[in-house]
Amino acid sequence: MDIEKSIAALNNPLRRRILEWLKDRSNFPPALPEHTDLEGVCVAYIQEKAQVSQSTISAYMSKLKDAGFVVAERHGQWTFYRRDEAKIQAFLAVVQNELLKP
Amino acid sequence: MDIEKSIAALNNPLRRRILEWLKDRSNFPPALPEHTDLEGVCVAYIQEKAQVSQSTISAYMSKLKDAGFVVAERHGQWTFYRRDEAKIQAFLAVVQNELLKP
DNA sequence: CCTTTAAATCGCGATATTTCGATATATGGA
DNA sequence: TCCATATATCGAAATATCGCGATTTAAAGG
Repeated sequence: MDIEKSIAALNNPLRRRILEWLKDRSNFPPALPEHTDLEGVCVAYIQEKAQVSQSTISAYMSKLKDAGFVVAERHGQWTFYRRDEAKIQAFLAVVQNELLKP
Repeated sequence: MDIEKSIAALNNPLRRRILEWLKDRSNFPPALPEHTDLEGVCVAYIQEKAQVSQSTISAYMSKLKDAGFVVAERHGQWTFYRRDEAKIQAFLAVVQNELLKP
């Protein structure tokens, strides 16, 4: 849990919105038939929704992954990203502990 | 509550540590006799502990203030900074709400 | 193989942040 | 009024981040 990386990853409105979108698969187009069993959302879908370049989305997802907020899983040509709820909670716990008195 | 400013303010280890230090007045030298009734810590004390230049500390405290995490109160030549616990809690609530599923 | 598609990486200019020293402002006291 | 002290603001150099297009890598299919 690198709090430095985590806060840096959150220090961007679009990255935070992506994390919110990933709460619910239905924020994205339905999965392809061959992917319906997989968790997570492929990069192309996230890009379409985020309306930024492919390289930007890739870098964003990479940053969210390095921060521990999402998990990447490759299946063939596709990379599926999904939230890591445990890590997100762990991060919040640390921040709370650091910020709140005492 | 500008979450953008708040996260940016936290995106710096020293600023976060200053927030922690301010949890407890005893992290700093005792107040001058004429200030014992005042809450908060003057900039010079924070600077001494943080070991950065006076201009850096001033800018840091300003950023923490703009983020709403601290309150500044001027008394004569001195500015006393103290945590704004309510604002800090409000920020945490917003972040939790944004990050946590659902 | 060759092509197509998905995603990651590279290189870059633009912009923002960091941190400083120097300077300005405000206050209190001799 | 003049000087010392406390803090804020300015200007600049170093570094980091942003977001793009171009290129590379990886996999699938013909």
